Amino acid sequence: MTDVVTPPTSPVSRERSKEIKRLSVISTARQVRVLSRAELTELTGLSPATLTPLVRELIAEGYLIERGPGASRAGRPRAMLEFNPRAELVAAVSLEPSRLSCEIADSDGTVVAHRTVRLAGDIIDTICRSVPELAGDGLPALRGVAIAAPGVSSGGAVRLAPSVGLVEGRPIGEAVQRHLGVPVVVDNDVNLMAAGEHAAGAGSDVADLLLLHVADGIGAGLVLDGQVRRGAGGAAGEVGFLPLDPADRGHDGVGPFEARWSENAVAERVVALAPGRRPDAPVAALVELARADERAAAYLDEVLTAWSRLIVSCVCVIDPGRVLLSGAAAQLDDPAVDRLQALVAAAAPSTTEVRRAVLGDRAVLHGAVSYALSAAATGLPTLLPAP
Amino acid sequence: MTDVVTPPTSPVSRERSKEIKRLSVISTARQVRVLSRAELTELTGLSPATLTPLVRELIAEGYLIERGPGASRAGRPRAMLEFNPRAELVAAVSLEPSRLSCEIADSDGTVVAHRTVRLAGDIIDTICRSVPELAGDGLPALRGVAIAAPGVSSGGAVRLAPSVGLVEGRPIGEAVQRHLGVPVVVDNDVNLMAAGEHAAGAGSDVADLLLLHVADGIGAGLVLDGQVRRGAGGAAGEVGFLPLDPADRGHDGVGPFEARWSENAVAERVVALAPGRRPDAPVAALVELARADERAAAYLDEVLTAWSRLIVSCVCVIDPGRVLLSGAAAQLDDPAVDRLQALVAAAAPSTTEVRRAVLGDRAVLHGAVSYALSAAATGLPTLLPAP
DNA sequence: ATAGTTCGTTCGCCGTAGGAAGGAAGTGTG
DNA sequence: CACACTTCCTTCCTACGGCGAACGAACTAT
Repeated sequence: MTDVVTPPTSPVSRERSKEIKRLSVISTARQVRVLSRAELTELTGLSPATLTPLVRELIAEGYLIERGPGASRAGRPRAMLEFNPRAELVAAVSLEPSRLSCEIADSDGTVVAHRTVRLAGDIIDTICRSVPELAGDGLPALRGVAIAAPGVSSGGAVRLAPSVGLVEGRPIGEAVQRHLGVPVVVDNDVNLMAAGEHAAGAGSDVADLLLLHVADGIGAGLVLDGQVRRGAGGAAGEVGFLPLDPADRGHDGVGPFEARWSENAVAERVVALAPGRRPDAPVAALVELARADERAAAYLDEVLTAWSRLIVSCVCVIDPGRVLLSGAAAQLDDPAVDRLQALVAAAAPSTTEVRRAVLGDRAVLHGAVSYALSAAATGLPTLLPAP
Repeated sequence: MTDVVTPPTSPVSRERSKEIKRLSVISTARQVRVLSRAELTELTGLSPATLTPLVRELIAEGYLIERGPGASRAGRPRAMLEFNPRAELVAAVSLEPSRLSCEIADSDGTVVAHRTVRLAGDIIDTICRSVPELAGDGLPALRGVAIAAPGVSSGGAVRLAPSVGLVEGRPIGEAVQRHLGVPVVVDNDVNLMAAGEHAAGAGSDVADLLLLHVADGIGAGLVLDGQVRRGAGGAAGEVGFLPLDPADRGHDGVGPFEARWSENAVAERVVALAPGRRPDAPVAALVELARADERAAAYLDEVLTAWSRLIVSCVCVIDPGRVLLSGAAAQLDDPAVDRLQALVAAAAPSTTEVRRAVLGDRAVLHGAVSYALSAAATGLPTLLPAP
């Protein structure tokens, strides 16, 4: 079965159970933000007697801040506790072909510090220097590092290596983890976006979603049962390779589908329809054009139809229930999204909501926060989405 | 997501931690089969002092049987304990349109008793009567019931309702659970097969797999990270609906893909190629024909190509790493499987193994065992797939 | 004021995890 | 054959933590 062949430490040792309690309280407080001890007893199931010393400890460590008394209808008012997001910092590192952007955020996803560095010299060194510098005196509060590597559209972890040097997840992650002493997660940007939208965006109310990211290539990030799923070889979501048309042919690590329906491909057609410079937002431009130009409208419908078939394919396989449009696909206006939704509904075997993602550029950051926090909270009964 | 909004009991209460220890020992013993207390301390991390009374308890309950002393190079020989598979029985109920088959198995998947009943009267009553009768004096050892409902090929849980009466997961599962007092799981047969192959078949060495079941329709069962995934609406694996050819059209709850490439569709063509009675195993018949008949060989290749595009689609979305062929697809001979493997390798973005499933009819049973045992292990009341 | 209500803390019992020591049952060695 | 030596299992003991119960605190309602 699974590889839990050797659990070297007792499942119910003293330290372990203490840690479980701590994490249970912290994660509850993180969700509810401001609450009293009485609410904690309800939410965690721990007895008041157990909570008193634990809360005291957490206050001392800065996780919780004691606020004044709350309102009371009758009886002693509750002494309110506020979760301190600054008690947990997270670093999000984005690798790009020639540079590296690094952000320190608190557990709200609020950016505390950020910096962009040109890549020179060793990536690992650069990361291990930048993160502590940026974190400054907040370094002890650093709970995790998430490293986003590009390349969803270019065929998974394997093929992205050349673009940024050696980025085979494990080495870079392990090296940084050893240096900084906190959990490090390496993943591709689309997976992080999916995690971000799930944690704090258009998917915070569901346990399953698929984020469709259209850019130079087309990739998808998959959240099932509250977790990002990467598949056996980390190539889950490589939907640009879907063989939806026997005539389509991919080339050089570009999938057959994305060769025709990526942002690049659309941009070329848009330039043909409206000669001029390649627009920054080709899909937005196409939507605009389609209002007046009949040929543009027809092509827009082609694009929507193609994308809908892509979405339907994903729905047939994993039934995510909700699909988020990201990247160029998020440039669609409401009528276009509605049209897409209708096309999907007509062909999918189960009801599926199609929406735009809402976090935009901040999705990766929120995903990194979510990764790092859950990496820090290994082994606790994680209560995932907020209501 | 789930309704675990209010964990009413403490995460580390006394009973809970005791239960965790028990389960930890039991599941270790189930895997290793015969071991000593010393091995248990290593594997579970529990101290010898903790284990002594616990093991005594488990022996008294019949979970473990004390065997003679084992070999020893030096020192006191280990007193060997053998896991007793009969201590945990599981009922697997298969619903079919007009009948109901019921099997009692031990945790090895060895069938202890079985029976087939014609469906007359209330399904729930029938189940609640049959299971205890079959279990006999083993009833106290019953740890769970898994109910397999047909209908993967007919569009998920919703559409299978008419064929067997009311089978909307929840009612039937809850009712039986209330009557028998053990966890009950209801799922469709393909998901159970996937779980079975994962637990005891061609997928026991991997954490992710996709089982492709070709029958009247085409459906897939999905195991990701060791768990069967059903998707938000329980429609994951409805791959018969994949829009792989714009020209294909489904009808009446039959997907466009399966309308052309299911066992039925193949059977029709086989009859056309070799007039006569519809063969029991049309794919096997086609493979046989293809050895001599060129048109048959060409058609077989068409079928393999179509199936390979189906598999590639699934691989692009979830990258299972291993694909198991079940039902009619398992009738392929080695060269055909190799051909399929090659077609997949040529188009898939990640390496994928294509194999035949090995459990055949027993897959559902093993899946049921696996479900029921893990339902009992989590201590959760039930994990029901969404209706 | 007084009663009533709700919160938080302290106290103390009890159960249990795990260290330490000791008995049990073998193998090797003089 | 006695004696050390090794390994395994058990028993004893202690310290610690969970949680029930009693208590004090802080406020509202009458």
